[in-house]
Formats: sequence, C-alpha cells, structure tokens
Amino acid sequence: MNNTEKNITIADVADALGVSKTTVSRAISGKGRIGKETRERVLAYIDEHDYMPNVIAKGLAQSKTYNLCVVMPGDYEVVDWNFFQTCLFGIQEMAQTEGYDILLTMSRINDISSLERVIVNRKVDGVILMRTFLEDEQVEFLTKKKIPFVTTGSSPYEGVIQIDHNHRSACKELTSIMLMKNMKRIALVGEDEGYVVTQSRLRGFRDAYVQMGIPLDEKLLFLNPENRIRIDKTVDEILQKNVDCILCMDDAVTGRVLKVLREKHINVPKDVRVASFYDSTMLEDNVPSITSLYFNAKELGMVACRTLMNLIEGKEVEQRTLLPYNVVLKESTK
Amino acid sequence: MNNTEKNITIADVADALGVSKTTVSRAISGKGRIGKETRERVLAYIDEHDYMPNVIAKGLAQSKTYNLCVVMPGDYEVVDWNFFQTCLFGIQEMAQTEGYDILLTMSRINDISSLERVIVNRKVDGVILMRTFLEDEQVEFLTKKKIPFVTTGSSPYEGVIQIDHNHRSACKELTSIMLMKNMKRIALVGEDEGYVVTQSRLRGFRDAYVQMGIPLDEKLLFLNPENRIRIDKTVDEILQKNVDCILCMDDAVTGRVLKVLREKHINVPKDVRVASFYDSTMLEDNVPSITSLYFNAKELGMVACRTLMNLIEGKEVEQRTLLPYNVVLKESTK
DNA sequence: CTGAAAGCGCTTACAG
DNA sequence: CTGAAAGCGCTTACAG
Repeated sequence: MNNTEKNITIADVADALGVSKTTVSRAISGKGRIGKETRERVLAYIDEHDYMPNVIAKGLAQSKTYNLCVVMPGDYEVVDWNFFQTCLFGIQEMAQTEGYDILLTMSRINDISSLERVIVNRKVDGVILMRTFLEDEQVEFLTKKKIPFVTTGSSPYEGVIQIDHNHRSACKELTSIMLMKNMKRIALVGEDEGYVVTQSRLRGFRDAYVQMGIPLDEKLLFLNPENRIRIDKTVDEILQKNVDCILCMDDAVTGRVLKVLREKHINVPKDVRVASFYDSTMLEDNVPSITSLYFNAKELGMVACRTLMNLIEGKEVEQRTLLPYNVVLKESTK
Repeated sequence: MNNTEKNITIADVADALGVSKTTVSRAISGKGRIGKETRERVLAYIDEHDYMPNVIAKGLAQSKTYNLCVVMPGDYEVVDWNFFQTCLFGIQEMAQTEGYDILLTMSRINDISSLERVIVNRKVDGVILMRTFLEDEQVEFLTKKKIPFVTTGSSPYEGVIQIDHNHRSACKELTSIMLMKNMKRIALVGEDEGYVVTQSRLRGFRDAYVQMGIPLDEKLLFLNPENRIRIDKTVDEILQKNVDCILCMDDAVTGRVLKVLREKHINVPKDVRVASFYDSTMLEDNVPSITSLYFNAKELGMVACRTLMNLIEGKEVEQRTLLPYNVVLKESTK
C-alpha cells in the first residue's frame, strides 16, 4: 500500500514474476513477440502494484523525451493573451492523448536563448511556434538544427509546416460586408508590420476593394507603428477625414481607439462605426458590442499539436492548413 | 563546423583528449578533485567543439530532471489571465538562472489528472501551484507523493510553502481609505468563495470596519456565486440600497459591473464610486480609470520559483512569504 | 589528482 | 515465444 516509498522498476516486476526485463518491457510496449498469457500476467501485476514506467529512462533509451516545446511570445505588450492561452489549452489537451507534456518557453524579439537551451539540451521532441515573423530567428535556428516544428500562424519560410486561420479571406469578407453596407470610407488602423498576420490582414482588406471594384484611398491606411504611442493623434486625423468606419487590425488597437472615442464623446455607431479584424474577450464587455472576426483558438492549438505529433512520428503532414473563421456582426456597425 | 550531424558526447571528449569520462564529467560539474590544468584543457575543448551535455542522461544518473512543473488554472472562465501570464514570466526568468525549464500543466477543479501524470512519470523535480483552494486535491496529492512544491497564493493546509501578496492587509488599506473618504455605505461584490484569496479579501474588508469602529452592514455583501450570471440584477439591488461605492473583489466582476452601469447610464464616479481589490489590464482602458490594488505578478513568480529551487536543493525556506502591494487611487473614486 | 566500473531504468538487436 | 547483453549519456563511490 505504501507506494511512496521507492519507485518500483521494470527489474522488480521481472524478479517478482520470474521473467526477464525484456519480457516485461515487451508486455508494456506491445512491441515484439510475446505469449498472450505472459503478457497478461505482467499486465495484471503491473496494474495491481501501480507500476509506472520511468519516462526519463525510456526517453534515454529511445532518444525521445515525450515533451513538446511551446514557444510563447515573451514580450509584455502582447496583443491578446487570452488567445494564446486558449490555444495552449488546445495543445495541451491534444498532447495528453499521446502522452506528451508541454515544455513552455518564452521568446522575445531578437532573443531566442530560452528556446536554444531547450533544444540544445534535447529536452523536447519537437516545437510549436506560436508567433511568427517575416524574418524569423526561431525558424532559422530550428531548421538548421533539424528539429521537427510547426507554427500557428503563417510563415514565409519555405518548407515550414504551418497551421493558421484564413486571415486573408476573413478580413476580405468582413471588409466586403462593410463596403456593401455602404461604408465607403473605411480607415484601417494597425501596427507591427513585422508580423506575418498583419500582412495577411492587409491583403484581405485590399482584396475586398478590388473585388468590389472600389478604389482604395491609401490615405486611410494607418499602419505606422507610432499608432501605438499616439493613438489619440491618429484618431484625430481619422476623424478629420470624414470616415464611415474605423477598422482595427487587432483588439489592442481597438481597445485604445474606443477609449479615445469615449473621451471625445464620439458615439459609436452613430458618429462612426467600429469593427475589428480580431475578436478577444477584451471587447466582450464593451458598450456597444463590437463587430469582429472570430477565430477558434482552441481548435488551432489542437490541430497544430496533432500535426506536430504526426511529424515527429514520421507521418505525412499537410504543409499548410487553413482553418475557418466566423464574421460576427454586432452593434458597433449597425 | 557541422554540429548538426551527431551530438558529441562526454565519451567523444574523453577520447579526443586522452582522459577518462570521469575526468571530463568532473571538469564540467566542478565536483570532485581535478587538476587545474586538466580542467582547463577539457573546458577549452568543450567550448570550441560546442559540446552540450545531455540533460536527460544527466537527469537519469542523478534522478533529477531540471524541470519544474507549473500548474495553471485550466478553466475557461479565469479571472485574469494576464496576471498568471506575467507571473509565469517571472517563474521562467528565475528558473533559467539555474538551468531549469518549465513543464506546463493545466488543472481544472476536480481534475488533476494532468498533474498526476507528470508526477508519476517523474518528469519534474518540483511543482508550483498557481491557484489554491480551501479544499485542495493538488496539495493533498503532492503531499502524499512527497514532491517538493510551493503555492502562489495562500493555502490553509499545514506545512505548505506559500508565497502570496498580502491581500488581507491590502484590502484593509483600500477599504479604510474609502471609509475615510467618507464613503460609509460600501457594497462588496465577489464570487467564488472556494478560493483562499476570496476569504483573505473579505477579512481585510472586515478589518477596516473594525479598525475604524464603523458597523458593517452585512446586507451590502454580495458574495453569492449567482452574481456571475445575474450581475445586472445584483447591481440593481445595490443601487436601490443607496450606496456610495461599489467595491469589486476582482476585475472579472469589475468589468461586468461597469458594463451594467454604462448600460443604465449611471455615471462613475458622480452617481456612484467604483473600486477593485484587484488590478488588471482589463481595466486599463476604462473611462474613468479605476481605483484598485496593484500586485506585482512577476515578482510573485520569481520569488515562488526561487523558493521552490531552494526547497529542491534542500535549503532552508520560509514557510510563508508575504509580498507588498500598492494602492492605486484613480478617477473612479474621486 | 585520475580512472575503471557500476549504476540510473529503460529498449532492442541478436540468439536461441 | 523468451532472455542475456549491450547501449542510451551521464554520475559517483571506490581504488589507486
């Protein structure tokens, strides 16, 4: 009854049953020929005595760790933690089904030392990159080291296995809807052009204009990074341009835009409409509720993890997986 | 130059230098007697050839993993992800200084299977519990298994090493300030009495009344869990009671209360003051800005991690560490 | 100061 | 169908 004493090993089991360690190992793994009766005897004993294989030792012998590295953005000012969080849930849930655990690592722009250590120490069998860059040290490092990895979000690097939402198509759809609702003058506010996803969103935005045959006023594009600091100034500028709608690339921006509008006592949606290319809980409690795109973060995590595990096991995997999205129309664009 | 080929091992180094593996091992670890010159020769070779010890093998030999398990709340409706997130940063940063990595695990109420697997598989040397309960399966399990662990947040269980902010004292101070500002009728809105921290906050609240010699109107306590679902009803009730101030236990509540007030066109702070026992980015963009307590999540993580590592190394550790806080007065209580 | 050898707890050709 | 033995890459008494 006292199983906290000393951990029981495969050798103990072998001794107790009068068989070899080999046999015990085979009974557990199911690999190699073994008598049905013998296997059952081993399994029964194991079950009764709460034997648990030492995954570390198993890993050493097989050169496997049963750990997956998840690289999170390590910057403080991150767009939407909730999204990564939920995605992480998905990864974890999927990993568990195959006995993998999650080793968490943070990476900051220009600092991938944390990831490097994990790889160099061979503590994981593969990695999931949660954020990608147009120029991506992480991708370069992992490719060089020949470590299996996938990305959530798209990567411009050749051969990278990527799982992403169809941002371009989603943004195109939302923009089209705005245009069809007769909002011709739409200001697009964004930031961080270094992220791949920013480019996709912008492309989708342009796509919609092209498809509708409406000329796009480039003066209504506010993509410079100073937006972050001087968002009030940006909003001022926008309002002077007599726009119908302010479209924000992500909710970090949306939140700040809404704040400025509130301070200026500008009513949404009466005075100006607002929508976001990205839906987070951050906006949930807003009055009015905000029109946005919805992406299923958990699904993203699960698919990414599944793909990585397949990759590790040498199975065939899709080079690029695009997940669906939803357009959620709310009060802010009424 | 081609270090992606085959990983170089301690044996390779020994061969190349014509010494024994023992010697190499000692040069690296710094343990045991070894000639100064020999050590330097080994170190130089290692450095030049990018030798990296296999942490897994090292772990096997020492029965160590150099992994720390961090148990995150795995529920979807979690109060403030940002806080846990930042705390995780702190943990990670501290762990790195000693060569530890973070194995992440989620635990839901009544489901600690994920934690169990990690422990039973001996994949970590210790664990950090990020959320504690009055009745805590995790604590019971870890104690039984004799695994070193610490908690961020307090635990009522005997002998548990805990690192926490001084919530009781903080809430007392904030409440006192409100009382001194002549807000006599303060409604306290909370939820989830199962968390230890809820109890601490409530105690601090009561402390302030006692100290000021003011009788507390128990009718102004709204701690039942239905608040979550019927927050609008709760706010209605509160407003009918003619209160000066609504004090929210955490920001999940605060956010929803503010939303209801906004919908009812009730002005903060003119019609009613609002403050929160907890400060999150969620409220950052609110107009008006919200008075609240500030807790340094990163520091919490760092101290917790430091403590755990000391515990693992058999050093003496404090049984309970209380971290300081700040009261941040803003517009909502003007 | 240095080394041969056993050991950490598994897996897996190779024999039988 | 089963087992003895070598091996995964380290550490660490024990000798010298």
